[in-house]
Formats: sequence, C-alpha cells, structure tokens
Amino acid sequence: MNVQLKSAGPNCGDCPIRHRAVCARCEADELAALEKIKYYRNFEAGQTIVWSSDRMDFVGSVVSGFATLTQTMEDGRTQMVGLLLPSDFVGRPGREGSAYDVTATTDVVMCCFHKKPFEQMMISTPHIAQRLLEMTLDELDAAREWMLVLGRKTAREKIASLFSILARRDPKEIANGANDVTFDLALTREAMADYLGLTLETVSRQVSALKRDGLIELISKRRIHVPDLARLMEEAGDDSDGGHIA
Amino acid sequence: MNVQLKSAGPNCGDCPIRHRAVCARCEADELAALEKIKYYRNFEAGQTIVWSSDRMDFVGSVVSGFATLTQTMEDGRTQMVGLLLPSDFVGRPGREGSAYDVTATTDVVMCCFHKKPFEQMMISTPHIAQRLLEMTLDELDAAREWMLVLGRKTAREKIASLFSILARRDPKEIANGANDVTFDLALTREAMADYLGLTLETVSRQVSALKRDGLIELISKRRIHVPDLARLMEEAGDDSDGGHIA
DNA sequence: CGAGAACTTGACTACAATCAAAGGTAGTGG
DNA sequence: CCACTACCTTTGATTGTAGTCAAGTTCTCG
Repeated sequence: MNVQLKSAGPNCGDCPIRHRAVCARCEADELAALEKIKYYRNFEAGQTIVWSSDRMDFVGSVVSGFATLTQTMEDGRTQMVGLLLPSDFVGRPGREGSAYDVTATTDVVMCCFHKKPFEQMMISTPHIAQRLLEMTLDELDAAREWMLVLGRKTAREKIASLFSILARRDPKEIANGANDVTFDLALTREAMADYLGLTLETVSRQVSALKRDGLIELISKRRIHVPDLARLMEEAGDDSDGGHIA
Repeated sequence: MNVQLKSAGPNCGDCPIRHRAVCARCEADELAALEKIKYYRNFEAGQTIVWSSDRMDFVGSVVSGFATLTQTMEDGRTQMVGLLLPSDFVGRPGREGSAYDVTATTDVVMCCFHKKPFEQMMISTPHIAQRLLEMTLDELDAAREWMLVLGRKTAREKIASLFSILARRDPKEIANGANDVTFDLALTREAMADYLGLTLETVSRQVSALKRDGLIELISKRRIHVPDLARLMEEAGDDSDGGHIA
C-alpha cells in the first residue's frame, strides 16, 4: 500500500512511451520544460490510483502496467469504462475530480505532472494540447465502439470482442498483422464481466465455449493463445478490419 | 432530399450557438477569419448528413435541430452512439472518414467549414483547438456515462435515464433547476431502442409502465410531462445530482 | 378519407442472471 | 513440505428479463 515517490526519473529521451504519450509531439526544449514538473509514482497491483470522489491534484501518463477506469452505482453495480495501457493519459485538465475510479490491475508506473503547472503548459505549448486532443478523440472513438459492444452484442460476441482487442493491443503483437497471437490476460473473470456488462459466471461459460470450439486455447488461466485471429474477429461480429478500441 | 447551400449566412455575432460551439472562445478577429470559411447547409428530417463510409470534406456545428450518430453491424443491428444538439460538433479534424452515420432527426441547420482550411485554423488559432478539446472531453464523459447505462441498467432504468437527460437538456429548461418539466421527444420508439440497446417493443412497454406508475404523462406520443424529475432520476438509478450525458 | 408509418399489447421463447456447490491455485505459516 | 486459507474459476439447476413473433390500434399527412 505504500506509494513511492521519485522526484526525478529517467530522462524523457529514453522513455518507452516517448512517442505515443501526451508528450509525443514535443520538441527538445518543450520536453525539458515538462521534465522539470514531472515525477514518477509507483502503484501496486490492486491499488486504487484515484477515487472518483477525490480532488485530483495531478494528471499523468501510464508508463508501464495495466489499469482500469470504472464507474459504480450506489447499489454496487459497476461498469468499466476504459482500459489504461502504457502511454494512456489519466486525468482531465480543467476539471477538479476524476468522475471514475482508476485502479491498477498490475503494478503500474505513472509519469505525473502537478495539475496547475501542466495546465499552464497546455496553454503555452500547443504541441501538448494538440496531442491531447488527438488522444481524446481516439478514446472517444474507442468508447463509442464499446457502446456497440455493450448495447448490441451477445455474450459470446462480447468475449470475442474483448479478446480481439487485447490480442491486437498486446505490445509484442503491435503493428504486425500476425494471425496467430498469444497474449496475457491481465483481467480476472470479474473484471472482464465488469467491462462487458455481464456476470462473471457468464464470462466463464463463454470462455469455456470459445475454447471448446477451438477459437482460443488457454495456456494458463491468464494467458491466451489465438490460433486464428481473423476467425475470432468474425465471431466478434466485426468485419475483418475490426473495431479499434482502447 | 435537396440540400440547400448558402455561401454566406447570418453574422457570427448573432449566432444562437455563438458561446457554446467550437467558436465559443474566439475573439472578434478570429471570428472574422472563421466567417470567411464558413457556409450553411440545411438538412431535412430523416436525411443522412454523413455516411460512415464517406470521405468527409467538411466539419461543422449543429446550429438548430436534432441529429444522431449511429453505428451498424453487417447483420443490421444498430447502436446509437451520440445525440447531436445545437452547438455540438460533427467531424474529426485529422481523419478522413466519419466512422458513424450522422442522421438528421428533425430539420437541421449546420454551420460547416471546409476541412483543410479549418485544420489550418486549428493550428493558427489555439482558441479553437482549446474549445474543441474541452468539448471532446465532455463528449467522452457522456459516452462513458452511457456505457454504464448500456452495460448495467435494466430496461426501466434505461428509459428513465434517457428521459432524465432529455428533460435536463431541453432548451426551455436549461439551467433552471425545475422539478416539473415538459419536453419534446424528437425520437421514435425505434430510435430510442437503438440508443438504449433495447427492442422497440420493450421501449414501448416500459414507457407504458412509467406512465402507469405516474412517473411521466404523455401529452402526446412525442411530448412528455415529468411531474417530479428527482423521482424519475431516482428511478434511473442516478444519485440526485445525476449523470451528465450528451 | 385512406394508406402507411408509428405505436401498443399479448403470447411465447431464449439468453443471460441468479443461486448453489465444488474444483483449482497461490500464498502463508506451522 | 504440507496443511490451511482465501480467492478465483468452473459447472449445474433454475429463474427472470427482455427478445421475438404476431395482431391490432392510433397517429400523420397527402
């Protein structure tokens, strides 16, 4: 539960998310300015990064690890509204709270910026605002794509959709059009259910069914082999070029 | 089906969406520059504004009327992913296509900008990019709020959620905390079903049920009176300050 | 006034939720 | 090293909500 702080981290030039995160378009001098206001925070698997009710005093990027964005109703029903992978941005400049719970699913390293100075930099450094707009538009597309999954797909299609997304976002598979893919499943059955709008029992049943039908193989409970990604995507109801989801 | 074009419309200073649209933060000189590249287009109720497969050569704001954003699967299942009300923005700078079908539900007037010059202005005029970022973040929040509705709410809660949103977004009710509200329902039962991830029969049944339970009254099939908005919002499963949805 | 669209209601069905129990797996401490 | 605990997962039996199929009614507008 202890949060480690490091006031200065590795050089931005060496950062693994340098050209995908909110700083992607920054020039050397802009990067130097960002470097002055940044700090790193580590979170352990299972730890809450932000509560929806909290006043957030920072924004930042996921450097490594896997986190989730969830909403909860008073009676406890929860819906996951986003997956956060390395380079994804957390927090909303110009707004106090977070609206969502942000939870680390694996150990997470975040590159944080104090909110006030970051907001000032957004004004003085258009490259940051431009990149953030681009990323936000991508997230909006992803959220809308997911609305189709939640509103119109069957349980089986939902699982197939999730696995298709995870397979295509896996760092080892990125940008290679491989049709035979293996990926780590960082989510429990319950977390999958919360993302898909299902119960964990239904998730378990449908995973078993996909396995039975040869669409996936379970290397372990948390590691999945997809022998034919195109076929899985067809099962998801996507046309072959697929849904681009966060 | 005929689209009317007017190369120059009313002055931006008199525009009803002047301080809510993408141009909200512009100074007089910036507005003058925008005015040079803008043109108006009218669409009739039922007309498609953009097809998802189309290459879009413009972006723009809804000036008046009501439009919808929908996605469709190959087998015909459709999911509405957004409602477009006056001041909402259509199109994505920096991307070719639209990804969604945009359809006029009522007659619609749009204030359009050719895409290329608008993209150039986004770079030269930070006020536009700033406002667009703000609007996009709001839409992202709305989309995520809606994910909770689609994923976790019952049919009755879904209808109550939709009516709560529409009641609070109705122009005549805006910014007054009235608890007794009447609003126009610009959507058919089928369109409501597509927004809520239900069938039109289920929508019809649940509307009847809400009426039977005294939560709403039907002035006509397309005009709804809500005697107690707080109670309706409770029925939607929202806490009293409610979900802020597009 | 008539035709077509939009809407309502009923009967039946099916998919996923719920309730319940048992099997696995990982981590802890004796 | 094994026993014990806690959590995660699977599977089965049953229920319930919303979907499907099918009339029939009410609007709208030409």
